This record gives sequence, structure tokens and C-alpha cells, in this order.
Amino acid sequence: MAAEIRSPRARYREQTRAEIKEIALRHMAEGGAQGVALTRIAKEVGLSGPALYRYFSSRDDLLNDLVRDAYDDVAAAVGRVGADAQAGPRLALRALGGAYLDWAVAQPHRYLLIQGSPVPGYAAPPDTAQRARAVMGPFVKVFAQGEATGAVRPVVAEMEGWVRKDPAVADWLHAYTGLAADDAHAGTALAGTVLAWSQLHGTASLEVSGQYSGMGHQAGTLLNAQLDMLAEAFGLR
Amino acid sequence: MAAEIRSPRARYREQTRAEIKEIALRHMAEGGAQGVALTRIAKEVGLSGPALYRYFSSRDDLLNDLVRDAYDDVAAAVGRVGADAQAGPRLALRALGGAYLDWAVAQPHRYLLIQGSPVPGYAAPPDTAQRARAVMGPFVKVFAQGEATGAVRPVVAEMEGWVRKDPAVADWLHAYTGLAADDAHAGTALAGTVLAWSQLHGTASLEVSGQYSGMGHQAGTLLNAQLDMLAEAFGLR
DNA sequence: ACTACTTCGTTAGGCATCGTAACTCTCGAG
DNA sequence: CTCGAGAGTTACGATGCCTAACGAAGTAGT
Repeated sequence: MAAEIRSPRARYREQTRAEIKEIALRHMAEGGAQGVALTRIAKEVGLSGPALYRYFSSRDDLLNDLVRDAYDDVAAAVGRVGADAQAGPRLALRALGGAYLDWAVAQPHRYLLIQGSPVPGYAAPPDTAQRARAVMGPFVKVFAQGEATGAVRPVVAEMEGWVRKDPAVADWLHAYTGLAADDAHAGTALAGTVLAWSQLHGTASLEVSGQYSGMGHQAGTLLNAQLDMLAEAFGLR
Repeated sequence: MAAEIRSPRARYREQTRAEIKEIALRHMAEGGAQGVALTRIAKEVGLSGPALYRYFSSRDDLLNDLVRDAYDDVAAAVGRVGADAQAGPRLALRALGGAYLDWAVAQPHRYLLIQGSPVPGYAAPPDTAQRARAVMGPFVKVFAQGEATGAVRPVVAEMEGWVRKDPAVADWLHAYTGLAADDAHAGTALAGTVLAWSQLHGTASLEVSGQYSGMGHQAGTLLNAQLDMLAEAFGLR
């Protein structure tokens, strides 16, 4: 958004990078993350092998970029829904979860890329945690309106410790809720979010990797049941 | 267990296969599934490259074997706990979940191997579904004692359809509970199991792939909270 | 407009990896 | 004791990642 025009060279560079990523995504869609081979991409973009290294310093660098994009993309999908949460927290939770799951189902390979199960040799980029938090941000906002009950309490306690120790988390919490790290609702908001994250990931992951295939599976049904249990436990209506 | 003695040649063969798998596991522990390179294994076992193809027809074949072993191993770990479920279904559920999670945490690479996020090119072996069911068997038994309430009902309805369509599932259900496919509790048992599976997988997966790192994470706390919610929804005590 | 510098791209090559082919050697079953 | 199956070997080919060394083209300063 910042620099629109730039030098023609830089423009061309950006364009080529985008084209490479686009092709990489297509290859990934048919053949998994391992199907992303620099040589093939190069051929398709009309370059010869090593030329790609002008645009990405390594294969992992390219994959990292795809990971970043994917995170941003889910975050956007979830955030879009999060904006109009007028119907009460319970329904908002369903909507958010639905958006997450829908994204995962629509883009299985990208979800697999994100979901931690690392491709070959590669270690997740360091800013992963931050981007993951961005995805879950709207959930924090929802759970900040809750009150933890029963079995969920121990989780809240742990989260209170967490938010006090990790300033990045405190910032995150504050950005989406306005709450301070030592607020009474801080732990609740985080606990709900992490629990929701875990459930989302479980359901999305099994669905995407095809483990539900065979059952007349509606992953959405599963997820809704889980999120409703969560809403119950956090007194969300 | 069947043939103990066999011909010396077959004995040697089995022994070598086992040694190869053992080394492969060690390599996987340090370097992920992609760290399993035939050449290196061969060198370590004292053979030269292509000799390994006498024992495994391809790299995927080897990995498939590791996957199978891993499934059997989790199933054993979970089943061991499932045996002595005297303390009531709720605690049994916790114990089962704990065993699953503990196994995953103790053997992260093997869990990652299983959990669907496929290594490079490779497709899961066909008997995967059956082995996965074996892991979850004890859960079916627990949830067969439950009564679905509230938000979980729609899942039950879907599962009833599933068990009627898929004979393998009906067999599975019957083997662990004695229930018939059209029994009133069939759907309940399956619904609870699948929900539990999803939660287990979500928590274990995030934990194993290190996404919880930083928070004073006790994955067990998370899991217990989730399983308790489930127990609540299914009226387990 | 001319020169100097940066960027882009090429070919050649190194290295690791999976996997096949063709050939030898050694067991062990009959 | 023989001879065939199984175990191993070396040689080779195909990909794939990546570096090195060089040439071509655009960019910028004067």
C-alpha cells in the first residue's frame, strides 16, 4: 500500500515474485508442499533454474512466504466475520469458527502448510506465532465477554500466568479487547481462545487430511457442537 | 507370534528389517520424517545403498511400516489404560486421553508421522483407517455409556447414518461395545468418540508441533478441560 | 550521451537422494 | 554336492537444491 509506483525495476521484481508464488501455490495444490520444485516453477515462469534465486534466497524462503500469506489470508477471512458480531457472542463464536473451517476446507494444501506439520527440512518462520495470534484475535474478543466455569478454571489459571510472563501476548490481548494483563477477564479470554484454537485445529486438521472421509462427515456439525460446549462452559449466550 | 523359528534366512531377514526400522526411527527423531534417507541408513547398518531395497521396496514402503507400527503403538498405549477403567467413565475418559497425549508428547516425530500431515510425496497406507479405529476403540466403549445432550445431538444423528452405511464401522462399534449398528446408543458412542478424537488430535498436534511453546503450557490441562466438557455433554460421571 | 554500477539471467557444476540394472557371491534345501 | 534363490555390490540415470562464474541489460551519475 505504501509505495505504489516505485522504479520500473522494482515493479517488475514484485510482479515476478508474485507470479512465482502463484505458480508455487498451484503446484502445491496438486502434489502437496513437496510438489513445489524450483526447477519446475522456473520452467513454467520461463526462467532457467537458478534464476529463481534472484527472487527467493532458497526454497524455504519461498515456502515461508507462502506460509505468511496463508496466515494473513485466514486472519482476513476470520477477521471479516469478526467485524459484524452483533448477534451475541455464542453466534459470533460459531461464525468465527465456521470461517476458519471453511477457509481450511477450501484451501486444504495451504492449511496443511500452516498447521505445523512441517514440510521436509524446514523450520517455521519466526513471526509465525505473531501471525497465528492475529488469526485468533477475534476469538479473544468474544471470550473476553465470558465467565469461566467448572472444568475450564484450571486453564484460566494457567493463562493468567502466561499473559503476565509474555509481553507479546499481553499486547495481543490488549489490542483486541482493551484488557490489561492483570485484568480479571484476561485469563478467561485467553483460555477460551486457546481451547477454541485447539478444537478448531483438531477438526480442521482431521477434515483436511481426509481422516473423516467415509463418514457422512459434516465437519461443521462437529465443530458447532464443540464450540457450543465451549460457549456453555464460558457462559456465552 | 505365529512362527517363532522359521528358516535362518528368514530370521536374519526379519532382524535386518527391524534394525533398519530402528535406525530410521532414530533418524526421524532428529530431522523429521524427511531426515530418513535410505543411503544414510544403509551406511549405518553396514550396507551399501541399493541393498536396502531387498528389505523395503521403496522409501514409502519403509515409512508405511513405521506408520503402522506407530498406530499399533498408540493403540497399545491407549488400550493398556482402557483395560482397567473401573473408576467410572469420566475418569476413564481422562485416563484414555492422557495416555494418548502422553504418547504423542513422548514421541513427537512419530505422532507427526501419523497425524496426516504427509511427508513428501507419500500417500497414507490403505489400512490406516482401520488402525486409527483401533486406537479409538476404548473411547467408543466409554461413550457407549453416555446419553447425548444439547449441542451434541446433531452429531449423534450424523453418526447414526454413518454406522448404517459403513460395515467396517459397525464391526468396530460391535467389537468394542457389543452394540449393533441400529442400537439406540450406537450414534452416541460414535459421536463421543469422534468428538474426543478431534479434541485429542487438536491438542496433541498443537503441542507436538510446538505451537504452545511459550505459554506455561500444560497440554494436559487443556485436554482435561475439553474432555470434561465432553463428559458433561454426554452425561458421563 | 558516456561511463560505472546494479540487477537479471545464463550455463556449468557440485552434491544429495531415490531408485534401476546387471552382475557376483554365498547360503542352504534337496 | 549341486544349483537356485536370496543378499550384496558397483555402475548408472533422474531429480532436486544450490553455488560459481560469467555475460547482458537496464539505471544512474556526470
